[in-house]
Amino acid sequence: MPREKKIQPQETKRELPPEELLQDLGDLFKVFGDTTRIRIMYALYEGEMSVMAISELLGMTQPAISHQLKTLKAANLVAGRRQGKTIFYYLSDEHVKSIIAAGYEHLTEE
Amino acid sequence: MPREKKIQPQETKRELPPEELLQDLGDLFKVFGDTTRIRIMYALYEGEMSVMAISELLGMTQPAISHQLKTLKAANLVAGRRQGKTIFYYLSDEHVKSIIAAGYEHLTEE
DNA sequence: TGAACATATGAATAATCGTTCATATGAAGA
DNA sequence: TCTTCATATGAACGATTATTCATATGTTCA
Repeated sequence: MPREKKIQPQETKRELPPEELLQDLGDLFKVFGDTTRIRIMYALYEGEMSVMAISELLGMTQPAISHQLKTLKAANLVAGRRQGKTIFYYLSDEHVKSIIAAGYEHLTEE
Repeated sequence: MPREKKIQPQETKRELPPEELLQDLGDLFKVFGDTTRIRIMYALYEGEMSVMAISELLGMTQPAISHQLKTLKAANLVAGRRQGKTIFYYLSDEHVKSIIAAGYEHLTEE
């Protein structure tokens, strides 16, 4: 009589979330995985700023900032408001802060 | 009498966090910015697993998983426990779940 | 309408990164 | 100690990405 393989805890059947969610999560965190974009988000922590103001604060060229703002906007992390010739960007919701806070806690609490 | 430039809200002096923190945050989120690593972390949600078990669950080669586990371990997100010939990996703390949860909320709540 | 200004876009380049294949390490059992 | 098995490591390749430079878009004001 053939013996059943011993059942180990790690052999429990596992299911992963749907591929689309995994992809979306990866794409979202990829946006946070760049120092320039993190700097931009921190710059907007206390309120809106123009593209020029951001690029001066970060010491980077204006096109570099515009490219990154586009990425941040595509991820719904920032939004822009036009006033005359200039566009003021701001954090589009509180999720930015809570995601960064969650990461910060991992770095400090250990 | 020269007129002061109108003070706009965006002209407030801003300070960014120290460069090292920004770099550490970026590096941490970069680890989350890959579907394979997110899959691995989800696989370990319910408990430890061997490298082989993970690679079979994800349908990927063993070296691919080992490389990613190394990255996850370097970020203190997973840890390994040796038992005989096999090594069981597990989430090293609850931060993994809270970071992913924060990202998940951004994706769903809007 | 035309000049001036703020921002956006596109192409190109350099650097980073994930996977694969081949192989090395290290533990267990005969 | 030799073989086997699980995992780790290293080099190489392909793909993705951040920045730069040049230029386009679009708004304001004369």
